[in-house]
Formats: sequence, C-alpha cells, structure tokens
Amino acid sequence: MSYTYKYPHPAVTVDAVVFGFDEADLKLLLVRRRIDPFKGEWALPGGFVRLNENLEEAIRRELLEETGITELYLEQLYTFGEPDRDPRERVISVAYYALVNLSLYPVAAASDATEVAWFPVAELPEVAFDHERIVETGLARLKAKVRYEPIGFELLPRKFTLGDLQRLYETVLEQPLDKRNFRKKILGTNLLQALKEYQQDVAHRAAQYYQFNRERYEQLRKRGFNFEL
Amino acid sequence: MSYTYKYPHPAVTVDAVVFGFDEADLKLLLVRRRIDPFKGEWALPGGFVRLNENLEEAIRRELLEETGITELYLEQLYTFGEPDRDPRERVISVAYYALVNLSLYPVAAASDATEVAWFPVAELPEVAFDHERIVETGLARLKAKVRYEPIGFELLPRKFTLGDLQRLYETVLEQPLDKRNFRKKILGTNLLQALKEYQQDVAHRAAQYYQFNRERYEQLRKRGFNFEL
DNA sequence: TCAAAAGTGTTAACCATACACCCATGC
DNA sequence: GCATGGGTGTATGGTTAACACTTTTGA
Repeated sequence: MSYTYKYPHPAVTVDAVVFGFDEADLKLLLVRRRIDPFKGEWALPGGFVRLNENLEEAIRRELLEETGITELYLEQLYTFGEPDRDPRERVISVAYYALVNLSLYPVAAASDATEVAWFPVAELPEVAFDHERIVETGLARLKAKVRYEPIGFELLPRKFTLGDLQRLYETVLEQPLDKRNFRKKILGTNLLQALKEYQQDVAHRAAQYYQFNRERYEQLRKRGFNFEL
Repeated sequence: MSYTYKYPHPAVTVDAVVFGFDEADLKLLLVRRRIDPFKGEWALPGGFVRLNENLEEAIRRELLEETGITELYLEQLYTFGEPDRDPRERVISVAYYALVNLSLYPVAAASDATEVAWFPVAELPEVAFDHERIVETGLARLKAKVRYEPIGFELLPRKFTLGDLQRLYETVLEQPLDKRNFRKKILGTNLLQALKEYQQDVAHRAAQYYQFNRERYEQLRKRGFNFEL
C-alpha cells in the first residue's frame, strides 16, 4: 500500500519531553529506539501522527503505547523543522512537554534491558536526532513557566509537604529559596489546602500534608489573579 | 509529477499573524485568497512548506511573496493540527506571529480590489479555515509577552515619543496607564536613548524622540536583567 | 486665549527580603 | 541527647500606585 501526492509532503511526528520529580531530582523519561535510525539508542517518546487524530491525541497515544503513562499534564512546546533533522526523510516534529507524578509510575533504572527509563536531567545520556535540543527547549520552558503558573504541583503526588514543594522549586530553578518567605508566599496564594494528615515515621518533626486546590485556582484566574512565585 | 510514500503524510503549512500599530490601532495583516478553498476570502498570509527550507525560512518566503514584507520580528506561535481544519486534505499549520513597523509598509485600506490589507484587530472580517482561532492565539501571546519582553518597540518606528509608546501599551493591554509612572518605569530600565530631536508642527508642546537601545538590552539580559512593565 | 499633549515629584501603602530560634521525632 | 527537618515573626528597604499642576505650541 502506498500514498501519492501531487506535491512533496514531509512526515510529521510528535515527541514529548516528559518530566518527573522525586525527592532528589528532576527526571526525564526516555525510551530506547527499537528501529533504525539510532536503533538501540535513547530518544524522546513519540512517533508519527496518524491522519485521523489531532496532535495531542497523537502524543497521548504514543505515550500510552511506549510508556503506559496516561495521567499527565501536557502542553505543546515547540515545532522543530530543520530539513535534515531525520536522515530518512523530511520530518517535522511537534514537541510537547509533559509533567508526570512520578509516584504513579515505576521508576526503572536504565539498563541494557530496559526499554523505558527515567534519567536525572543532570545526567542525561546521548539522545537520538536533535532530541537534545528539544530537551533543552523543554527545560527552559519548565524553568520559565514554573514562576508564573502553578504547574509545580503536577510533578508531585496529590498530597505533599511544603518541604517537598520547596525542594521541587529549588531544583527546577536551580537556586536556594528562603524557607520562611517561601511558605508565606505559597500559603498567601490560598491555593493550598492543609490536610489533617502528617508524615509518619520520620526522624524529625512530622510535616503537615497539603493538596493543591485546582478549582480555587481556576476561580481566581478568571478574576484576573496571577500566580507568581 | 507526483510523490509517493509508504505511509500517509499530512501537508504542512506555515501561517503568520502579523501585527502592526499606528497612532490609533493595533492592526492585523490579511491577504485575499486567490485559490480555492475560500477563494476571494481573507486569510492569514502563509503557504506550504518546501522540503528544502526550514519553517522560519518558509514563512519568510511566503511573507515576501504575498506581502513584500521582509523586515519583521518573527517568533513561532503554535502548531494547529485538527484533522479537519482544511477541507482538501490533512493540513498541519505551524503558526508564527510577527511584529512589523507599519510605517515601513503601505497601509492599503481593504477593498474588493486589494489583495493585502491591514485591519484594526477590533474590526476583523471573517477569515478562512480556523484562522480566527490562530489570530486569537496570537493576540493572547502578544498581550502576555508585551509585559515581560520589550517587544513593543518592534511595532514602532525607530524613533518615537514616550506618548507613542504609552498609547501602544494601552492599546495592547486594553487598559489605561498612569503617565508619570509609565515614564518612570520605562526610563528606569535604561533601555531608551533620548535623541536630540523633537516633534515638529504639533499643536502642543513638542515631545522628545527616543530610540530603543537593543545592544544595551542584550547586555542587560545576559546579566540576568528581566524587562517587566 | 484656548485646546492638547508634554513633562515633572512626593507621599503612603504594600511587598520582598533578610534573618534566628524553638519544636517534634527517631535513633 | 543529638541530628534532622518542621514550623514561625519582625524589621528594613525598596517598589508600586495614586495623585495635580505647569509648560509649550498651533490654531
């Protein structure tokens, strides 16, 4: 079977820069390529767009097929279209960036056998195609956006401590934050709901859990409120 | 001549949301379609990407061919890929937004004969395809970005008065600004260079001209300075 | 002399920053 | 009892916001 057009058409793929966060690190999800080119090397999850699905559907399908991930925050990042970015033919890639709650998904360490793995962003392996550039674009976007949209919460479990949240911000922004000022500011937004739950079995005073109040954020946003850290 | 592929390929176009500004209005550049579908209707300038050019080259080529514009600030906006957005075949459009110094280009008013025209964004005609949605996305981006990047200057002539600049900001942000505070803030950034030139033949006190100091902005930005209005 | 926009300074409220100590818990 | 992170308040300086009058020019 083949497809014929009057004018040349590029191929179109979607690729995702998927971030996760655990206590220590910001992590990136990579998959091992099963076909040439770059067979056996690490690359961003993604694949060709089908004619009957839109771009977001395409990346969701690919993420499900390649990694099993369904629950994530997804946003279009940038479209990469240098003529030679794929050795096979002209391929234009619409990149998405995604934030995942790592605790929902198994954290397989990379090995020769694993097909999917999380890598600390500070220790990324070589990646196929121009995916390094796509990752950099995703990192820059995450860093810029975390300051003025409450997307940090997408990287954390439903309930978390203020310490967790602060570590996340410090990691993403690559700078230390003053604990007292951070707490004042975050609690001052009224976007966090304190739970009547506390850490268990920790070797220090147990921290209180909080959860992000998404409805409240939507309400405030409609009235012109702007999150800003 | 025809082109055959093993798998179906979408067509890929680039489209541009081009903004201009004159004393009174924020304006959008539209072109009249010369072929079906939507022949004779207004649409964003743009067209199919060729296999040997990257996306930015493609939109620059199209803008030159369709409108003659070469001097502009250009930035990728968003990629639109609903399966049915073009009745002919699957077409994915990479949209750019562009800012143009209107004084450099003739301001033809729209008529049955004109092929290219500037429309006040408050009075846009019907546009082809899903271009209305693309325009809205561009407007939202402009409005958001003007606050934290000095892109307003791209819409003005090389030399301008502080009044011009304030009117521009008030128009884009759709809100009045306090004149004294606006001047303090803008001059406080040190990004404007006062010229020893003044308005001529105006029926009020002549305003001083300024120009944007781009090198200075680049210097400051590298040192971590952030423009913010 | 009027209309129209240019240009200018001060004050008060608010917000961001810097900073140090006590608390609860497990080992 | 000590190590670990949780939790809290205040003072200072800087920034923003609100506000009114004088200047210059052409008509």
